[in-house]
Amino acid sequence: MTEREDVHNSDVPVLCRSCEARHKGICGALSEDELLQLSKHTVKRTAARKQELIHEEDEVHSYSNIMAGAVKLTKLMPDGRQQIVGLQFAPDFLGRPFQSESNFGAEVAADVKLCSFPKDVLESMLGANPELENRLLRQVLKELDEARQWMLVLGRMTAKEKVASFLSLIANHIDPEHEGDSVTFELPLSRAEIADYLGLTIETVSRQFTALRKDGVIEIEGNRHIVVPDRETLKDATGST
Amino acid sequence: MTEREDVHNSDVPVLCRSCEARHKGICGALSEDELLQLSKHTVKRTAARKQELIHEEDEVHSYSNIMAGAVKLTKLMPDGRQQIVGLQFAPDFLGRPFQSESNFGAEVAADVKLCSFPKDVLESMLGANPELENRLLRQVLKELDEARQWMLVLGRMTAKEKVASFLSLIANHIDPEHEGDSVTFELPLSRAEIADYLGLTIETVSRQFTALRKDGVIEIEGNRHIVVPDRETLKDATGST
DNA sequence: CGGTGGATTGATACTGATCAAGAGCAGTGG
DNA sequence: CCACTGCTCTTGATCAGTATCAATCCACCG
Repeated sequence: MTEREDVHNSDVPVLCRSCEARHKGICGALSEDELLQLSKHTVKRTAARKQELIHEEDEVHSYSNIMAGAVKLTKLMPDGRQQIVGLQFAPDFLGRPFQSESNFGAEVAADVKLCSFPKDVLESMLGANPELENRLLRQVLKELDEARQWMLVLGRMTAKEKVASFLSLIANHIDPEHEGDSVTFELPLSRAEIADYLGLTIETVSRQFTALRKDGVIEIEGNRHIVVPDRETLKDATGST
Repeated sequence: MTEREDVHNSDVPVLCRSCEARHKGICGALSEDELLQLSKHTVKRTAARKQELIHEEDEVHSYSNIMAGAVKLTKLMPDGRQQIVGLQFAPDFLGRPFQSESNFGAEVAADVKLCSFPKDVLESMLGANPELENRLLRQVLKELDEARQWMLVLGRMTAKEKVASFLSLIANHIDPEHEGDSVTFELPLSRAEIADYLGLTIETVSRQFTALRKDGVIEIEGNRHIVVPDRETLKDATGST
């Protein structure tokens, strides 16, 4: 159940064969039989920017794998203040096991492809397949690490350091290798969303973008296109290690 | 492996019999055999306030169960800024599975009793006992929920709301039942630690304590002793739901 | 009795929020 | 084809909340 060769295996459901996330995501832990069983209840779908996937405090009856795109997890205060508490990309797992009511909302940030299936189907597999649970555990641990890193950002960094941290996060996500070189990317979030992620206002985010540009840390083309000539310089601007 | 009766069972290791955390913590998933095996490598110890349990970025070779007391998880910036990224109580599990180097430091906040065992012993049990992994997964999910809730506190709340949130957190921990009534407790953290938890300075924390006292939300006796006459009022002061 | 560590309180400074105006750009319809 | 509209982003001026700096208090201890 740990290693297998199924690249040419016709037992793999059609639905799954083209899935780039299959080996990296939690599905990598599933046997052909399990994949087949899961795929019977699976719906592939796309969702566009701004579409709400989960409403905070609503009951959720399905989980999803993110196959492409980006999803933001949000928390809302009664008076409208909002905080983004997580950003997920392919091949992340979306959902909160062992709890029907969601603690946060989920909204599409950059157009996504999702692979959704009912909660109970996955949960019964969870009991039967320890490796699946292991993969889930590892993903949740990763998210916990990220959340705690972000607590440092939110609690102790200046506005400029926060924005640099955000850019650094995206840069590392785009290209996890060679941390030193230059990178270019499209921001998956609007200024307003970045502000909600960093606990700032739109105006402050905008000002810090221009400040970083004037410092030569980044170049900005259009609104979303960012060039980081030297990632080491960017990292220095975060004030963190 | 899901239900068992071992209250009077003499096969339960002596070390574990007196442990109040045994059924609630991850050990609740272990059979007598496993408990025995684990207990052979286990060291019970106490540690006093301010003692460092894990140094950030150091290698860790053991896990612990917290049997009593409180532990704070901290992150440090190169220039000395600090953020507390988690607070753990009995019967929490302390440690980061599947990773030898710690992402954060751990320091005793209120004198603790710990039950420590080598990483590899637990990890081999993890592979063999799915229920153990399940318990761990649930604990990590709980911590992730808490971390995200705290991201909202850090990112979007005012100083007064932050302090009220902290007091609310402690109050709920002391007495998870009847959320409406009054509670009295000793703070497990100093003002400086509370400041590090809330992303504030000592002075601001102190001012907000007096502000909440003047508002009649809390009463303060000595430095650490807090009385909350009405938890609903305190909750209102957090600005959150 | 002086010393030490933690907490409070006050005066002032500064970072980021708020309020306000305008620029850039895409889409729409006359 | 171009004015109009709506949206996002930027920039400027001012305000407010929290940090910083400094003094004092308090409890405890040697």
